[in-house]
Amino acid sequence: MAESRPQSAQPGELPSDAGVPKVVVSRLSLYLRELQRLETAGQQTISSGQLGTLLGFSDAQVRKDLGFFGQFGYPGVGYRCDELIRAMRDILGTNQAWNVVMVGVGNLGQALLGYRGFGRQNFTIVAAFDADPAKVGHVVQGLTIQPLDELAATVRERHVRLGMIVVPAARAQEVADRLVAAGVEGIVNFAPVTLTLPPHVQNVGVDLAIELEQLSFAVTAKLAKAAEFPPATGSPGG
Amino acid sequence: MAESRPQSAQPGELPSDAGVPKVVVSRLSLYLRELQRLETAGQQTISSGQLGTLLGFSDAQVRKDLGFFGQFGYPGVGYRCDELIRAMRDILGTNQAWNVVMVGVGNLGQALLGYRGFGRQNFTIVAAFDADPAKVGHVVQGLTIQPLDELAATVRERHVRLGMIVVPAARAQEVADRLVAAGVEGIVNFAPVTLTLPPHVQNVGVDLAIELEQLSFAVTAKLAKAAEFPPATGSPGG
DNA sequence: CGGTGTGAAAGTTTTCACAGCG
DNA sequence: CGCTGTGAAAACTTTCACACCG
Repeated sequence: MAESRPQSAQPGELPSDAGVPKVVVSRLSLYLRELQRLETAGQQTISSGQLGTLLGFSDAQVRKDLGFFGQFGYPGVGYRCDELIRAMRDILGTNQAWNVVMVGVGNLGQALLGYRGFGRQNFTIVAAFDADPAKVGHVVQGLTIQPLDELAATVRERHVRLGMIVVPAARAQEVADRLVAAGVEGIVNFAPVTLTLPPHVQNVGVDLAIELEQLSFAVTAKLAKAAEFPPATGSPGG
Repeated sequence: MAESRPQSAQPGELPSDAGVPKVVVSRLSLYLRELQRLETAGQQTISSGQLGTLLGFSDAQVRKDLGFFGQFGYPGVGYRCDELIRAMRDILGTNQAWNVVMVGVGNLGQALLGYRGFGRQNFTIVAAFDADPAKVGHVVQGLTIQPLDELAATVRERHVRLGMIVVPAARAQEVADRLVAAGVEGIVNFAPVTLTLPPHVQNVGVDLAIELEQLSFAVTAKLAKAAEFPPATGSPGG
């Protein structure tokens, strides 16, 4: 074991988890994803500058972000990929296993049940529910679809802490209410509505149409800008 | 027609599209989504305070965000839903139709092909591609899966400006390169990797595992915070 | 009144720049 | 050297507060 390990970074004694900006946490996930790729590719260490370049951030930003959680680097060397991955997973919580329930087993729900990427980060979908009696009892990706009545019991018995909502917009809020009542602590919502939740329940929304909308804005804005500052016609001088 | 329409907000003469913060644009999409829901529910006007409350923002923030693009409100009244929807769609670019291509027709790709939410915002997936010869020629959601060789020609012929990458991580960069070469201006990437793209191509990444990771952090941090400031034991005094 | 639009203040995040370390 | 960790400065975003409008 690395006895000269820099200080901190053990779970449970991270410096004040309080008040870390959300945007920092979202970059942390990107750092982790990249680090895992690099480690698989056999890279042992990486500097803040290299990591930043790969993701489009500055070296200072990478260091500041990590600085919220402790000291992980070796001056003159950089960060050891394996150590940093472990530390980041401790911070993000993915060194422990998370059981997840899914509500809504339509097209998208079925696709998500088959997605292998969740497991790699220690998330397991342990049960799937649907309000449609015609779907209940069918087996999808190894899970038997259950009726919503069984939600609370399953959440309790399987120690489920997170839920995914994959139902139509009109049903999303009532499903969210049931997940909250069942004791879930966080929700990923794929329905295109804003949920009203008690403050102790975390939530992340994923709206696929909005992602495209953001792109259409960016593409349009780019064009508008280009028209505003037209590039010189003809070949640029040496 | 509303002849007393406040100024501005006509497409093509929006005040300096330059330098609108990304976070503002992402809230714009949320405003629009909520406005469309309200209009469907029959609501004619809404104030910045009401809209903000529904989404968890302050009234001032709503007004400042809109202020980047023009003046849309009526003092003492608020905003007219229909007008504001039209203005926001002009800004975001979704009053015009967008043709989109999808590359990668696995579980997730097929689910996305069937997703009705895109159409509602004026996005149409006009073609789907897959590298697997066994899939080429099959019809999914009314589209015949094409080989990647045909990508460039289809993009040109169908005036496609946006692409969706729904292939495994290992293939994402090469697919991105082909989309760029074909002339696409923006990419939504569902593969869990950061793409390297020329600066004139916009891109948005959607990583489903990362969304869960953000939740697991939030849930864990909440707990850590609660331990740091334990709530008083026993019943709170009247 | 009730509500917008907007400067100015407060707060937050990013970048700079450099001491210190192996 | 090369690179981290971190205060201090700069840039940016949010909130405040109020003139003005119908």
